[in-house]
Amino acid sequence: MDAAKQYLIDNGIKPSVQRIAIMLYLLEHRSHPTVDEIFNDLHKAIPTLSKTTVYNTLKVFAEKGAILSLTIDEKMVRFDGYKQRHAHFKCISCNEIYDVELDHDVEFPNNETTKDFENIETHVYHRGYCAKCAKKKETNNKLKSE
Amino acid sequence: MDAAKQYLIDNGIKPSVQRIAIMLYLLEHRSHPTVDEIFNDLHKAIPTLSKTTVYNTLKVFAEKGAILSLTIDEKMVRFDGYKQRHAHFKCISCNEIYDVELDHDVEFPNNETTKDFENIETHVYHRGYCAKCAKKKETNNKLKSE
DNA sequence: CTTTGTGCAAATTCTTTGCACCAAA
DNA sequence: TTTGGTGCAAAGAATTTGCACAAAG
Repeated sequence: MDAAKQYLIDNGIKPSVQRIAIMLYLLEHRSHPTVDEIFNDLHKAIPTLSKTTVYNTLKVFAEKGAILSLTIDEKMVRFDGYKQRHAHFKCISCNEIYDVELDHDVEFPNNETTKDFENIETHVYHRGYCAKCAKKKETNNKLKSE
Repeated sequence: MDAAKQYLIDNGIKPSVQRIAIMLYLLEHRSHPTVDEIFNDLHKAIPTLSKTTVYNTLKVFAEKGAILSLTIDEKMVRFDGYKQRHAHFKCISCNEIYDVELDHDVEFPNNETTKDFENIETHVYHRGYCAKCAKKKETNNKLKSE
């Protein structure tokens, strides 16, 4: 809790009960939660919490660079409090999102058209089938062909 | 037009007037158009075209691997008919999306957790300011500090 | 015929907005 | 007391769904 509060201050974000709770949630849940998931979970502990506040807060966090906002899912934005370099993998069957290694940074190209661009963030998204769903798919295919 | 038709056939997609038009549009417009942009433009030539068909069609194309569906924009999906390896850059000021070079493929990691994953597609998204907006920002900052 | 694609309208869902109230410095 | 955060309800916008009709083989 204090770690979350300090982290907010370090990132130039004024702490509040709601903000600390949301930041703590993100630090403790590496599941790339959606607004809805965060809201539903925290609503139990803080019944007065509103979804608007969750939206506002996550927007502030992302703008201040305290968290990452992921667009790997087509429907809804997901959030990641883990800032180390890594890529993301989304299973197109179960929709689970996994952190995966990213050996070295993907460099932003420097050429005639991009030389005056100011790159701020780079994301690497993989999509496919996770181990569980890949196996399930195999089994289904086998059954079908019999 | 025939190229688009053949391309659909090659990708296992039954051609129709609408599908050929949409595929041709994507092959000719490297602007990463949204459903709305595609619909609005094609609607002029094919007045009976419906937005639902555009949605259906793009979904089929992406599933068959004929096009890429991009989630670089938080609000709406964008589509790319250009299949060569490349990354994308989105200007967070003017929202323009640019193709940018990607020197070498980003390899999907092979480790204990991912070894049975089946990776299908990998996307690299950069976000920041394009040359035009970066310059505009500079100028604004200068004016402010005076 | 029978399967597959198209298109309209309605419904869904994620997100934003406007505004009033509350809390902290 | 003034600035900024919170929360409710309503609005907005992208996408999906249900269903009837049309087209193609």
